[in-house]
Amino acid sequence: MPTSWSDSIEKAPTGGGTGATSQPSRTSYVPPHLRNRPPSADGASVSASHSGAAVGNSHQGYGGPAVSGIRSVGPWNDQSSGSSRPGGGAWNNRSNGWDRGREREANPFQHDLHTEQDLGPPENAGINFDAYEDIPVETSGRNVPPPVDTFAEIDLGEALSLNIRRCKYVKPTPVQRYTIPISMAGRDLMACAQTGSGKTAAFCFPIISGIMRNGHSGPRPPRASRMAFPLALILSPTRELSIQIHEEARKFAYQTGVRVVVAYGGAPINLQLRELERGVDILVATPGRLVDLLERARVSLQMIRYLALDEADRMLDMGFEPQIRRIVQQMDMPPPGVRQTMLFSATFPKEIQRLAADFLLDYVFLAVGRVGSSTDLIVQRVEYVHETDKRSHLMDLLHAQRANGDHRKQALTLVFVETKKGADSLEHWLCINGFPATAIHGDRTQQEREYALRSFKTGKTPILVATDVAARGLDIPHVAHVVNFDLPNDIDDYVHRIGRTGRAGKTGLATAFFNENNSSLARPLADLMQEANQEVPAWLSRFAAQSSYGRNRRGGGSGARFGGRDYRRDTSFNRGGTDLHGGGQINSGYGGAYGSAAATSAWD
DNA sequence: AAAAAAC
Repeated sequence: MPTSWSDSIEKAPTGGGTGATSQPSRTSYVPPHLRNRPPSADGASVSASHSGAAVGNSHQGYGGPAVSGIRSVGPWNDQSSGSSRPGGGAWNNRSNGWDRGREREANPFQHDLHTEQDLGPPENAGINFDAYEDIPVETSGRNVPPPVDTFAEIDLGEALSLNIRRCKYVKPTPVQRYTIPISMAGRDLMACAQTGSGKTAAFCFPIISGIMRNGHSGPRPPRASRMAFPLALILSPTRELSIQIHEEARKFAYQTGVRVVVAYGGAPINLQLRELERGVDILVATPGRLVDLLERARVSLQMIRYLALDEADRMLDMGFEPQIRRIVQQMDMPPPGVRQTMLFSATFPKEIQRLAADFLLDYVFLAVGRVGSSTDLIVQRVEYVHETDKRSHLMDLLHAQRANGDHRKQALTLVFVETKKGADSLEHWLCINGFPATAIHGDRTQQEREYALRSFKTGKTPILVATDVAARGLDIPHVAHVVNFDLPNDIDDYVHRIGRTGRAGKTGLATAFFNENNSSLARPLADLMQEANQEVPAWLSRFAAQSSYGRNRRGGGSGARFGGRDYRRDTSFNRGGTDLHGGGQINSGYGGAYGSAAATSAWD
């Protein structure tokens, strides 16, 4: 049955749609909540939703567009036009009505089927849920909505639910179990969860569902201008990550009438402008290009009801923070409380949490243990390698790997280096030594970057040399081996890098080349490995002891836990006096595999 | 000190 999705997907639109009389062509932008109604019902729908959709909404005195329901659970059961079926009768007519854009909507699932064939049976598409069973989870904040155990418990809407099935998501991951109800309740959220844990879906489902339900609850944007008015904004720190989020979101939004557009630098802006002109509900973007679009007055943020920052700790670090503040606080975006804001990252230093609190109102803090570490899905090795021996040592690893692999094919190997120059020269050296390698870094053209990633994913060049541009968030299936040719200076970056393997419950190998240049990393690395039940070489422990000035020791031992800690719970950071965490609850099956400094780097 | 992000 998996193989038949593409068929069923292609046939689905016409499935029940006898009355799918095509709308007059060249209509202007149609808001999502009007797209899926049968033509006859349009009038009623319009008046229904403009009457406030009976959502006990307070307009909160905000001068911009009236936004209803954001802080309320109300609308879910309040569809005036729908039947009272608990499963969300209001959506039953979805496939009948507005079809103009949908006819052209490329099937986003098609692409996957092709690439999966290249890589063998899609047996891996399923997530190994056993690996998720005992993941510890902690929430804090006022009045935290309880988690769900199944997708069916939440009325996401038929079209979205169908897409979830097409994605073969049978059961929500921990981050999804908690995030979806929190987000559907309209609450702001700060979440610590590793990529690969189903984060993207966790914030996309509520956004898509919410847009389908409420559409524009405010006044329609001025039609004459060529300005786009997205309802949701998803920001990420690299272009490739934005591309990936866009691809994923498109699958979830397929045939929901919700339009997802991506904008990032290094690519022709005209194509992106054209896409924006065709209408945008969810805009996925990198900060630089978004600022450009805002300055050109081609995008307005005044209709934004959902804001999501992926890799939020990176987005708020020194390099990015001013740009993010500008976008979120100094343009026309509605303030916290009017928009809903969700921040995600695998690591959340306290300092970053304090910055991030400016963007949030009465938020829920969520920490999900790292998938994989408890089940040793990633085997971590550290080898002492002098700077001058690194290349030949890498070659030995690659040779051994090829000898052990199936059909003498090279397993996908991701090699991280420190500098862009280093990436270029290592790529070249590998190639002239008979290893099919490519490289990705910020000095390459966007075309080269995307080509390299694609060539790696498909196995055409099974070795990818990368800078930290590829360290975060990228979901590359089948990466068997991550080599830290040059170790990073920050243990968080190490955590992000090795997270490119061992994904979705599969096993992976991470090898690091360590020498004197990395002595500052010795202590946190040794701690991390120990807490992940990895074998720590004696020489590394000695390095750790020598270089331990207590400086890299984070969390002071007990406070760190598995996925971060709400800084509001720490009195030294909560001088303000307001009780931000009154109803805080610990909800944890904490098993002990996640000790203090582990990944924690950051949460204090 | 390097990397990323607009033209």
